[in-house]
Amino acid sequence: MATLKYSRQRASIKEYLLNTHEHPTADTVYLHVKEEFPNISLGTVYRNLNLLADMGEAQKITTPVGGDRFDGRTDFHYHVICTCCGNVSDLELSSGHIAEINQLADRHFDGRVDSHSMIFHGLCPECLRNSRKLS
Amino acid sequence: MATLKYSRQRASIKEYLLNTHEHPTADTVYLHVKEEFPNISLGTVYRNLNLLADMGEAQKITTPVGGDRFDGRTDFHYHVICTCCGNVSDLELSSGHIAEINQLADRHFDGRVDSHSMIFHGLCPECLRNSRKLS
DNA sequence: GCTAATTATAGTAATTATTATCATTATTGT
DNA sequence: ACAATAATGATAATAATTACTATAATTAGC
Repeated sequence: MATLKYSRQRASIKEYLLNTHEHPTADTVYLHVKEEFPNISLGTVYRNLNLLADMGEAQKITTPVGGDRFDGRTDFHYHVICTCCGNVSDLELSSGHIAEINQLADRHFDGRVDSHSMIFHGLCPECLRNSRKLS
Repeated sequence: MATLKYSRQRASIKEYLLNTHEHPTADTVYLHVKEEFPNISLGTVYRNLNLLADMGEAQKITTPVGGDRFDGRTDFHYHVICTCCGNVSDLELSSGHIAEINQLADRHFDGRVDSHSMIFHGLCPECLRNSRKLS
């Protein structure tokens, strides 16, 4: 159930996300959408950003410092987080060897790449076993 | 200045980190070290975990859900986060092409790998320019 | 185009993770 | 042993996010 119902606030949030490359935090989105909807609440922004991410219409980027970032681009691409100012930038990268990945990334990026961290998402052995029992 | 001074609490925290593969949160470390030091405070655990990470004697792993995880292993390796239970596991991986990385990761992991996210760390173009001005 | 059903919102309170403060305690160089 | 200084424990404060709830907006059926 729980059929999705249109809301201007959500439309505005999505439009803002699609028209920026800033990888804004929820609070930044809030401040911008507030210009069109002065009474919008931060909770509404969070709810809709997470909703868009769950529907695959946005990406949520977990960062080591400050709040989570959101990205309207849904195609797979990498991000660079600045260890100096915390800004998140896009980085295009199609292939390469893991051992060379930092150098490779560095060559494809206007700034400087020192290191990277990669997290895989999936099921741990125990949950994989449990999921097999259920089906 | 600020010369580092030995503390039994920090030694115990480090020892615990080196002897587990659980990638514990600060709170989990706290609960374990509390058995040896019943009066230890959570702030002390956070302070020392961050100190160890800053000194390169531990790794801090930012996760999308729940608190940050800590790892006593300092050699470069990947992590898998379970989308089901949130557990963080080690994953060994030496090389491979980006496009094949999920399949490759899946073949090297007992559970199941569905996707991954990689974040590069470095300096954005503006901060890189600024750092050049300073030197 | 109304009306009823239901989802979304704004405003606020609550929660979670983490850091800051500070008086007291522990460590260390002399 | 003592003085200097770093670390601790306890607590308060902060930041990011989620939960709650009465009201408002949207939509499907008539």
